[in-house]
Amino acid sequence: MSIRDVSNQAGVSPATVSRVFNAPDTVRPVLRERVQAAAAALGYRPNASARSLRTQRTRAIGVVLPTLLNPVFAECLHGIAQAATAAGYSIVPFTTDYKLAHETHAANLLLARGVDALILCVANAARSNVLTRLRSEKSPYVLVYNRHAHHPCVSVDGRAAVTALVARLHALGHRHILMVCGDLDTSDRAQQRHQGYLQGMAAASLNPQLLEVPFMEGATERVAEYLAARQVMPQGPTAVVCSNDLLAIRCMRAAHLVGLRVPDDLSVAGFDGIALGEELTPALSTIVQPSTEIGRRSVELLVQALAGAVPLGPGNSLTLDLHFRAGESIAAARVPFPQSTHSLPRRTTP
Amino acid sequence: MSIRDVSNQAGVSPATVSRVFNAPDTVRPVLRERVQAAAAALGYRPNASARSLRTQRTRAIGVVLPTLLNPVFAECLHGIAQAATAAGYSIVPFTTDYKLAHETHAANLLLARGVDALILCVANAARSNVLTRLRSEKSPYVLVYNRHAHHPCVSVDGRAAVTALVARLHALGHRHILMVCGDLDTSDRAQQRHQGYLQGMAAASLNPQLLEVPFMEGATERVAEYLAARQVMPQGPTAVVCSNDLLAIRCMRAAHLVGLRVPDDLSVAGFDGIALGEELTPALSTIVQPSTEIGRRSVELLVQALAGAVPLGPGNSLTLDLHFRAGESIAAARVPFPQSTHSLPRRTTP
DNA sequence: CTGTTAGCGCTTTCAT
DNA sequence: ATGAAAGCGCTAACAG
Repeated sequence: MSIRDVSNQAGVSPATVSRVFNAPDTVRPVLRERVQAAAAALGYRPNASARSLRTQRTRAIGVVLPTLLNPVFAECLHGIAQAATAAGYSIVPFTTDYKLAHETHAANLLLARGVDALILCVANAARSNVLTRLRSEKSPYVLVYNRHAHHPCVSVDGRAAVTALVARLHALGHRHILMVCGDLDTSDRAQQRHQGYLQGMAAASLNPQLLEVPFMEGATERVAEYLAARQVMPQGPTAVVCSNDLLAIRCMRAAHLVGLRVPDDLSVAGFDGIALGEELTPALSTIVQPSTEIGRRSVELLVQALAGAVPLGPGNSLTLDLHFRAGESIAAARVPFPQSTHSLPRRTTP
Repeated sequence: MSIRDVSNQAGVSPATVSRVFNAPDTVRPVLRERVQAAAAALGYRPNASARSLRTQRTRAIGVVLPTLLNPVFAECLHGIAQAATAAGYSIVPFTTDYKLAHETHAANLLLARGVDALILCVANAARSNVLTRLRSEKSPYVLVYNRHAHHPCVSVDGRAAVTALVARLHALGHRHILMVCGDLDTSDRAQQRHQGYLQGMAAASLNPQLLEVPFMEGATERVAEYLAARQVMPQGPTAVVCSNDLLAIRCMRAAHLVGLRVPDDLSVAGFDGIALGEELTPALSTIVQPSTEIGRRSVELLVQALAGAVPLGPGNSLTLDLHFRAGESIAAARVPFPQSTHSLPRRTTP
């Protein structure tokens, strides 16, 4: 079932059939309809491989993300898928599980597949050999979430947002603010958020404190231990800033496990704004990044570049807006040494 | 940069280069190494489109799922991605957003792309015209989650599991058990779970009650209204069975909004076993289906069939095991007219 | 506006 | 074990 069969059936040349599919207006209506009828009758569908071989374009975009088990990336992929479909592209996703080796491997497979462009989120944009390879091979690519001056990125200013968050907590009376991060080595985003935290703490003249935990498992236990050990001490944290929402949810769980109420005894803030955060009780207070839009915009950048054949550069980077979602997991700090326990009303940040 | 360049560089014929990549053992070691060196030096990578055109195989699997915003499907896609990568396949996912038209569209695009096989979750396996098309085109495909005698499926027996769940709630003293479902029209799984619920209620001689809500948005408000209206009535539900975990989480939220405590005042059970359920407080009690494995097994089925060129049939369907995860969102029913409010200890089902 | 022709890069008989 | 040659299905000059 090839273009030949259709051209025979319609009594035209293969070229005409091709035109009907690729530039219908260049074909006389009579013939066009004859061809369309023939194609429909035969159930003809152009062969994508042949077309790609000929045109050197696959209309496919490769996607490399750490994992789909974190809703942030699932939401991003959702945006990517939407925009790609709208633009007539399909996507080929690969997942790295935060392993550097997988990053390289995935990119290789994708290039071998001949995708037209790549969207990726790497562990560390500064040290990624994948990116240098892509650049040297002149494959169009754009980073999502990662933020780096030398690469085209669609990202947010997480650093500044966390600094502002710390200020907000400080204003609520918190003096012992802990930061809980996943493995900093595998996420330059977490590093940047941590930088923001440090800056915020410095600005408030507070002592920073970092708890780095295994991100995907064991986090809850680690945090619970930490909190249990410190909850009796005066310098025990009254608030915790998490490098992402999944971690924040685990911190809330950990607090519960050691008998701390959120937000009465401990305020918990997240980062990401995953949809589920709003459904929780208490609803998660978090910095919301527009994951779906990040995905969508990255596709649009690529599609534009592909259309114009203009290579993408760092100059095309986009910084999208972030906002704080109040939720119910943050409250004013209790007075240091309360007369009666649970004296303050539990209320959400205004 | 083609096979020709490599063959020239290595001083052999293109055929030999091809053999080095596809059947290395049929080439004399000396030549093989010469070719490999040349390929490496030139950074040669075989062109997938050309290869596919020639072999009529793309080593790509199309995937059609309702959405990635429900972690169930994200987990499933995770399993699919893993298994596909392991088997040397890439995947091309499309999302339908529970729209029937998108199902057809996605399948069309995928077939046009020339994927070797399809994995899909459709709204209703019984009435899907997509499936009949696939069958008539002899494209290998397998359904995930859907369960139907005429198609190859990787699924679980949700019906039986929900029946058992109702029995469990009944044993805990619950007499007013509500079922909350998303739109039944767009999910034959929800329908089957509802069937299981009806059967369980009948077996316990209880009155079934169904609340069908918009799945993706507004669910919480709908449920809250419902609960608020009935919480004063003696036949108000003391337990609610949800057709999926996302809905269960929203029911917990709704309960909280109308002043009901979970599980003290209201037991809530889910279905799916999304990872996040365990992190909540109270931890979600739910029927766990092995989503990742569902994805993995569906790929394995396909890859096997592709390797042996044996067409897949309904006979290859797999029913995977389900289990109940206790969590903390279910408790024994309070006595109908308690002397003092909150009299029973809040404890989890054993 | 339409047809003829060449060739994208690869695999695979078929000879040798 | 290796090479020569044909062709997968399509598009894009080019000619008419």
